[in-house]
Amino acid sequence: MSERRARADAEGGSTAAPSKSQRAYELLHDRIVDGTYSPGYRLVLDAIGRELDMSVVPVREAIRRLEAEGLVTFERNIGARVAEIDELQYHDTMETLSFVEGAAVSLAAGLYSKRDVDEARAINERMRASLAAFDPVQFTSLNEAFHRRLTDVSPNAVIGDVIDTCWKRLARLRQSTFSFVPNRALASVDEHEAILGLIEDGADPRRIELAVRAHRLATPDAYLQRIHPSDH
Amino acid sequence: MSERRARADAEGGSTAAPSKSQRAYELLHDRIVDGTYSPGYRLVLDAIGRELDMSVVPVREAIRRLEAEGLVTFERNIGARVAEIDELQYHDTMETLSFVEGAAVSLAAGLYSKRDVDEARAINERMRASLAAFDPVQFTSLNEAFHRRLTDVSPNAVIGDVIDTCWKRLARLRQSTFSFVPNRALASVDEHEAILGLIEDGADPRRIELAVRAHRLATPDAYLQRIHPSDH
DNA sequence: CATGCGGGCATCGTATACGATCTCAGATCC
DNA sequence: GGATCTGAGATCGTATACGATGCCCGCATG
Repeated sequence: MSERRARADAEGGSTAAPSKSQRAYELLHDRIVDGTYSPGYRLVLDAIGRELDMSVVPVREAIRRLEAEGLVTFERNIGARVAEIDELQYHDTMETLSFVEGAAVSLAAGLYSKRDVDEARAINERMRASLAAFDPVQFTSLNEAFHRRLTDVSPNAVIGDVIDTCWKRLARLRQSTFSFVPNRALASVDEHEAILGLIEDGADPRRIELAVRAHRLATPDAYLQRIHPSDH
Repeated sequence: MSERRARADAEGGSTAAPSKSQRAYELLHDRIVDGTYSPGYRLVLDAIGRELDMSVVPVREAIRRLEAEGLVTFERNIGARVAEIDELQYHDTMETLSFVEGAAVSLAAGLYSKRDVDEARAINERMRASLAAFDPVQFTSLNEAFHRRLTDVSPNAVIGDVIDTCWKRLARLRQSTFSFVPNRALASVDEHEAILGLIEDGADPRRIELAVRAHRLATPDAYLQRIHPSDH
């Protein structure tokens, strides 16, 4: 839990030097999430320790933490590698996200300020633009920003952590998903707008929840087409 | 993630000796969950290492893992203690559980066998009995068993992990919650039966989801009365 | 040529050691 | 008397060292 908090602490301490294991964690985390290390990549303790100019002990801790988050797999006497994400895991994660995002947004339903909605809408318009410019990378990144903008308003920190975890796992995969389905992307933008409309109208939270959930569930196809290019 | 799997692996390896860090993890985990170590308890690395006849290194790893699960808080240069659980965290966890249990059961809706329902019902009847015998400890334990029996049928492993995590956090608290509200407990048993009825009737998954969610959300009061005995 | 068997090498798992940091009690100063 | 300083003890953080384990490759054998 508390990834956001943990990182905030580490940086918030300003003057206090972050521990080495924290540095190792952040480096590895970022490289996994941004795709520098792809799924299956072998994480050798010694090598990482040498690169970061530290011994294996803090590196091990960092890797154990990443393991707990599901970003790496670790086998006794064998070693660690970046976790693979198969179709089933991908699907389960997406499905989970559909439920918990729906939950978060429905909990936040009465709490959105005009500013929240305006900012989300601005992001969505930038998505539309990046779609027109056929910039899938930016589109994908804005998409996450849009969703986070909505779910971050939820006051439930535990749900927030679950959402974080899901995004992290998907990020690794999204990395290799530059090609996407324009039609679906366009539909996403419209669905986003519809969701914002529901929020502005003060619609029933449950209805908003279902809209968010349905939107999320409609998305996987775009990715799965990429994962199994032969299947179309 | 994959707590259940991790533990299963460790034990499934039968002949292979589990690593020391694994042993440390299991011991600490169990003691935290079963309440031997209550919230706030200070976990001193050296002491634990001596008790388990190992050095601090594997103990540190175990504690970091527990930290990632939210069972332990860890401050640099200060040390680790069993995580406190305040009213807000408790509420957020309960609320999250209400959503994800609803999700799991609705996903499992079409998959329950007669045996699944029968076993769940048997557990529920034992709950009724333990209520009559005024045995809150057993009641609480059966309650978790009942809920798990329903959610375990869900095919989504990610949601399963989220549910696991929630239960673990609540377990620490439940420990100190021997007194409960009999009326609410009785209502729980009836709600359980109603949920089983919906499942048997092949009701709309969404309706089942809402029933599960509402049932879960009704429960906190019983605990909160205990946490703030002065508030009634 | 296929297959089974060492043996060396890479890597992991953990113990030990020691400097760094925090806590807390007691002394000192206003 | 209360506040601040200081030093000792406790505990943490990490480096280093070394035994344990698994993997891979070459060699012998059928």
